[in-house]
Amino acid sequence: MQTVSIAEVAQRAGVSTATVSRALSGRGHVSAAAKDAVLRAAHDLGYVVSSNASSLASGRTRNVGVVLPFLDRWYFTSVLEGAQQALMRAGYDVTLYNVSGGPELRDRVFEEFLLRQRVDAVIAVSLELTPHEVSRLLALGKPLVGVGGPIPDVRTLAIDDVAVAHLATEHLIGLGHTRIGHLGGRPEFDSDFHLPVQRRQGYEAALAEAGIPLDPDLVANADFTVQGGYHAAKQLLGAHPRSRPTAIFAASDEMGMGAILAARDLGLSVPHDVSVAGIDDHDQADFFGLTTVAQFPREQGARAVDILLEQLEPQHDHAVAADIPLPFALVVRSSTARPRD
Amino acid sequence: MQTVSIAEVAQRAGVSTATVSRALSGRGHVSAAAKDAVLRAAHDLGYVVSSNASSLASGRTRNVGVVLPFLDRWYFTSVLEGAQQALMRAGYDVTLYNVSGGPELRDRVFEEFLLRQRVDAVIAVSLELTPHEVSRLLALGKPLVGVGGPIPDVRTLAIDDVAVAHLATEHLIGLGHTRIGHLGGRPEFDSDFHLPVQRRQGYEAALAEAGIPLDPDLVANADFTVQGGYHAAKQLLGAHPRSRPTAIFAASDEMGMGAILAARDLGLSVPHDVSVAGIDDHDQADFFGLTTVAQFPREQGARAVDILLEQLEPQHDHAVAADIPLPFALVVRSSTARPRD
DNA sequence: CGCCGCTGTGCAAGCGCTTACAGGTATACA
DNA sequence: TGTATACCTGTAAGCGCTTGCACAGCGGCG
Repeated sequence: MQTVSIAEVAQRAGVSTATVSRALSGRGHVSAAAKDAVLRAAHDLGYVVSSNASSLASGRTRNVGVVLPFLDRWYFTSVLEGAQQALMRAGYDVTLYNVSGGPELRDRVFEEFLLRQRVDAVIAVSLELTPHEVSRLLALGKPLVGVGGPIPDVRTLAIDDVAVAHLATEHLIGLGHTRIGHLGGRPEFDSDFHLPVQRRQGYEAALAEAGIPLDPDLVANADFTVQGGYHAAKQLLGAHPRSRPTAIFAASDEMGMGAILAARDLGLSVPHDVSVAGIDDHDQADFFGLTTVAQFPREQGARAVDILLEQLEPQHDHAVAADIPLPFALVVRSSTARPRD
Repeated sequence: MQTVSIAEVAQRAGVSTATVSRALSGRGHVSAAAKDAVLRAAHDLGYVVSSNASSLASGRTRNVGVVLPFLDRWYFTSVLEGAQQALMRAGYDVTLYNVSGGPELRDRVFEEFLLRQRVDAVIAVSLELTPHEVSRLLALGKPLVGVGGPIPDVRTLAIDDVAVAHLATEHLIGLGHTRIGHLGGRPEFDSDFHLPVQRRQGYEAALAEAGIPLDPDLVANADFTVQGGYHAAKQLLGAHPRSRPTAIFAASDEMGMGAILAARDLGLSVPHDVSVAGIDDHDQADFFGLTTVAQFPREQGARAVDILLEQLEPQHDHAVAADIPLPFALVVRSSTARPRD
């Protein structure tokens, strides 16, 4: 495809390249007639602006970088998908920086790739960044928003993990459970270390409010995977029926599914012998009948994009109320019920 | 970050911008002394080349587009991850085009985004492309490689699905099974319609070779998900013990997992009452003890990159033997055993 | 009626790099 | 010693766009 340049469009439309540029980008004044002619000429010739030339001249790339720690976890890909679609709608490309390839690749992302002036903005998903990395990003002088984990000095979108955990635990308490186990995240495991702690805080707070004493034996930590949840849940559920939890609140749906599988393998019935609740509303939660507190990662990605676009395109009328907390919602399915009395 | 230009580096190193460019890019001759000076100056100033200016001047973007149909399926994200890491190592960015956002977004990908001259090459993962889309891609005049599904007129990397299915089925036959069910893909469901058909062909061929007559009642189709596999497997396993399959070959691990769960829910023991084998070696296959034929999507992604780089950087010594078939391997776990006699 | 402000347009100067070309110096070889 | 053959370097012409500036035309307003 021999590329069509703006000059050819200009010639065909009988105007200057400046007018073509203005007509196509929508900035500056162009008469309706000229605009029509330009649009027609561009369409006829199959003209598509060269993003490099445009970026070089304008300083805008119409591209945003998304940095994430994993590509094989539901939450991350969901955020990515939400962000990607929103960006695409706005005419932006997304460049993916997956940081799971080991430390030397991670360094290159921050020291080299992000600095090539290829992006207008950066979305960082659930990354625990070093101060140096944060300073690198801020030094870019580009809009930056975090999703799913607090980044110091950076505007971040995250659900209220304490409240979410509180809600899930409260649901179990409301059903009449008093021996409620918790499958938490191992702090050292996840890339965002606040999340496991906060979810545990919500759990503990709900118990405290209900006057239920905290029993450390009912808490086990895992790595947020089905497998990890399975093994940890077996520990909890293997105890003597008298001390065994009648309900388990898992800090993620994947661990909740693990708990359901563990209960089955032990011959325990869910929810009659043990109720299970999770957090996320994972794709497969419905299949497992897992009661959960839904968060909406696709929407979180889209929201992050709104915030960025607001900064990148001020005229754009984004009705982004800055500080509306992110939504979450209890979704009750068949994995929770009153305890057997 | 007020951006450092090549001129500043040139000045600090006491050479011309041309020499800086040559020293940094490695094309053309530069004395060791000059190169050192340039490298030091660039490092001191924190200089990173502006990819836009570089691309505009050279026509090379150091960026490749990856187009995929889903972001929430293990196979796709694995290919993506493999490709991304390989590209990054070679200094390339990856721009993500996820085509799941509906037809109008899909059109824009092919009519607009990919034409902006932002990519040097395109990797298309398991996409069934319309002839028009293919022609659009070819018209780019850029290297193009497909992964995971045959694209007419395009070099494609895909395992031999017939052979893979044959191998899995043969394994079950070898254990002594004769009533072997198949969980196939619904042709209209998956984006690449050859795959379900080919896997079924491999299954049928293996049966035929063993002299086992094909029983249409032992075949059910689903959508490649755990859930779909679960429901389809229940149909197969709900039959009278005399006619029920003693083994199930699922065309994907996710459906295989569904089959295992279905068996359990029916009170059937895996592998004693029913063996299950899948294809993929999904992350969770090990947890489920699922016997499977592994394919290696990360490696497939990396291989696709090798092929592209070979074309983009001819001097690069890629030892890519063009037509080595993609590897696959039987991984036997605890979900398969001899049938109960 | 004169002035102002707004719209619409073109000119041309870059944006920050790469690279053809030309020239200059060293080495090899006759 | 002369000449061919490297190697090294700088000059400068773009790459294809955007946008500040200048200017022309036009209606509104005091």
